[in-house]
Amino acid sequence: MKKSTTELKGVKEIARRANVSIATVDRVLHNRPGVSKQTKDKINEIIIELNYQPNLLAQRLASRKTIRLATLIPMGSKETSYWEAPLSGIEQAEGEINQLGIIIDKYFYDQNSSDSFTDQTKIILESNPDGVLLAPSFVEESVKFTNGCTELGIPYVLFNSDLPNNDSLSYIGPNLYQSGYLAAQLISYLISDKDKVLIVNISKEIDNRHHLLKKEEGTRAYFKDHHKPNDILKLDIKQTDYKSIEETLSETFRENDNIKVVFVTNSRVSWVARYIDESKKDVILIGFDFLKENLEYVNNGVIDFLICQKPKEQAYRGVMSLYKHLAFSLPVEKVHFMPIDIVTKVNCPYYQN
Amino acid sequence: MKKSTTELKGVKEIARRANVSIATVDRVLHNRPGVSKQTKDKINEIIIELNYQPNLLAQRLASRKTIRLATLIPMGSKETSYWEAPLSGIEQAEGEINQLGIIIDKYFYDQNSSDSFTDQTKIILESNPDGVLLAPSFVEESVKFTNGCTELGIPYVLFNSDLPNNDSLSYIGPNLYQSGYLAAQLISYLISDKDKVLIVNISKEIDNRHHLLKKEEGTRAYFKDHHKPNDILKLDIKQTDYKSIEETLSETFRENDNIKVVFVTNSRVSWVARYIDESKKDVILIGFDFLKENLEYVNNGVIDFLICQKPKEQAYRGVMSLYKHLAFSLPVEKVHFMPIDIVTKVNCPYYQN
DNA sequence: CTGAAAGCGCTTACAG
DNA sequence: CTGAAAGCGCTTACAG
Repeated sequence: MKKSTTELKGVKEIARRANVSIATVDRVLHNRPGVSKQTKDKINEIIIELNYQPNLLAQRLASRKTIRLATLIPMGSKETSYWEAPLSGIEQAEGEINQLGIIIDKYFYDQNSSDSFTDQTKIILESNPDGVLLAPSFVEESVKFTNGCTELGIPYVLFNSDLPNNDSLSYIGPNLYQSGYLAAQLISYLISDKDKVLIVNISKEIDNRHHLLKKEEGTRAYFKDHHKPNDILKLDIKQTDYKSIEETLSETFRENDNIKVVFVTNSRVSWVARYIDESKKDVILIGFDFLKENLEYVNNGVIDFLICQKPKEQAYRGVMSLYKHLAFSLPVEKVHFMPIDIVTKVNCPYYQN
Repeated sequence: MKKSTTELKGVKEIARRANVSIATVDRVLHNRPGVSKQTKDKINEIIIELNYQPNLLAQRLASRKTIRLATLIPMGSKETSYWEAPLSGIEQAEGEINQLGIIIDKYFYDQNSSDSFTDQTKIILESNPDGVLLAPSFVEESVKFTNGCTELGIPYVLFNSDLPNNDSLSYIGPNLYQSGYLAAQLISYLISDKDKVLIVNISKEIDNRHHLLKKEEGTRAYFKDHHKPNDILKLDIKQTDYKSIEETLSETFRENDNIKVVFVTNSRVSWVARYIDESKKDVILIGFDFLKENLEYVNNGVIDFLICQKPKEQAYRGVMSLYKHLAFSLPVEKVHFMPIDIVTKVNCPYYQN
């Protein structure tokens, strides 16, 4: 079969069939005003008939737009090296997409200062980025920020911890409740009915704590669901220097016997480990996060289990989903719970953070 | 400071500075012949000075080339639904990159027929794709195939199981030895010294078995490393119908008492579960893979632990690393071991395959 | 409401 | 050995 005209592709072919210019096709394609209903309908018909799919490469190239993303995470601190991992995840994603017209501006806040957080959010909103990746810490301030994003029509992705009823493009991170539940399951394998469990929440900022409480909730739920009779004690430590931690723990151990398991609800477990190591207590210790300081204690057997959730990958995925959304309008899953990994002395060398 | 000429970008700016045409710049950029040493040197100097980074979007668009990938995995079978997951991973990747000039041709082989495997590999080599994703089953035939790829200069990625000394672009999948080791650790929590452990390898094709043997090795290593005195029995089942499996197991249980743990080294664990369920044996059962048929037995408590390694994600990552390598010359990690996930009745609802 | 033309930053024949 | 020109499939002023 002979073709009367050489076959054109894309907008040109649509234009030819509709007897209009490609500019008009472009207008219809992007729902821009200034096209009569009649031609619009005709063009739309052809678009459907041809099952037209735009060439994203050409689209990005011609539009001359670079996509600007902003990321906001805690800055590294002497208290924990945790945030190095997400940062390296962001940088990895950056390396993969910076040749594709994506720019990433990285902002950092002090986890102990809600003011520093608010300051950064203001700077970000003023810079009007195309998308935001946020590791929220201060609930109220974070909500204010994400509301600001929504008003400006800036899509944002949350990772590491979630925020109450928000309209984020996606949440990527642990199911906090579930990780507490899992910790409880581990614990239940290892204790008998009369042993006591001590839950330790360590955090200076009250606001960081809803995070920790979710885990605690999960833990308690497991014991309840499985009718475990064990006593569950709980400690809220707001002074995060070692001295305070030591004192609080000493007191607790003095006043309670039969504490068989200590479950620290965040990555600060290494400080409790130090106490347990120095005081030579015989307890099972469970905590969170694959940090250098924690791994030492895993290796010498003071920490028995570390619950981890690939912080680097979380951030990497966060950037990539913004990229996919903004550059290609690809659908993004609303929630991506990271797997809950259990690291022990045995599988520790093989864990990839 | 005033610029005498308006600032140009990319090849144009290089051409201007070198006083040549952009065609010549292009030749140097791609190391094509037909440029005098002198101009070549000058241009290279400028490239370095400008730290020129090509616009990948424009590159792909102008080259008019589509990248063709071929994937080769087992076809779905009535024996196991396992391979649906990798396929859906491939399809997900396809959805994300098919607008970017990537085409994926999917090939399938019958896991019980090395001939079907060889046939498909021939077809693939003849089609001369730009990259190959392979889930190898038959070692010898697979090696022949990957050698063919290497000869033709086709990069290939292996996933699900590795091949001995190969030059693949990347391997993505479990550390088989390590997952056997982990299973042993689980087991050791749950048994006492006099209990026996039964390892069951189920596979029709001998060649599939090096896969299973690696896991067995890991398991034995753990018991050795930790000086466990337990008896470890082993069963190689080559007839994969239920009748044969039932008979073999019955016999083994008749001849041995104190079998406390049964460890099935692949996803066929549901058949053993059926036997254990029907015969009402009181043993701990451990196996592999998040399959519908296995999950039933996890939920009714017959299977205690399932070791999983995200088969969908493996395949997705495999395609994406080929894409990144071919489209953007991005570096690809030579080995990506998937995390070894432990699924129990408790965390099962939260596991994402 | 519509179209002609230039341009995004490259690659690819083709001509000399 | 080198360059002028067309083109990849879009978007974007600008003119009418």
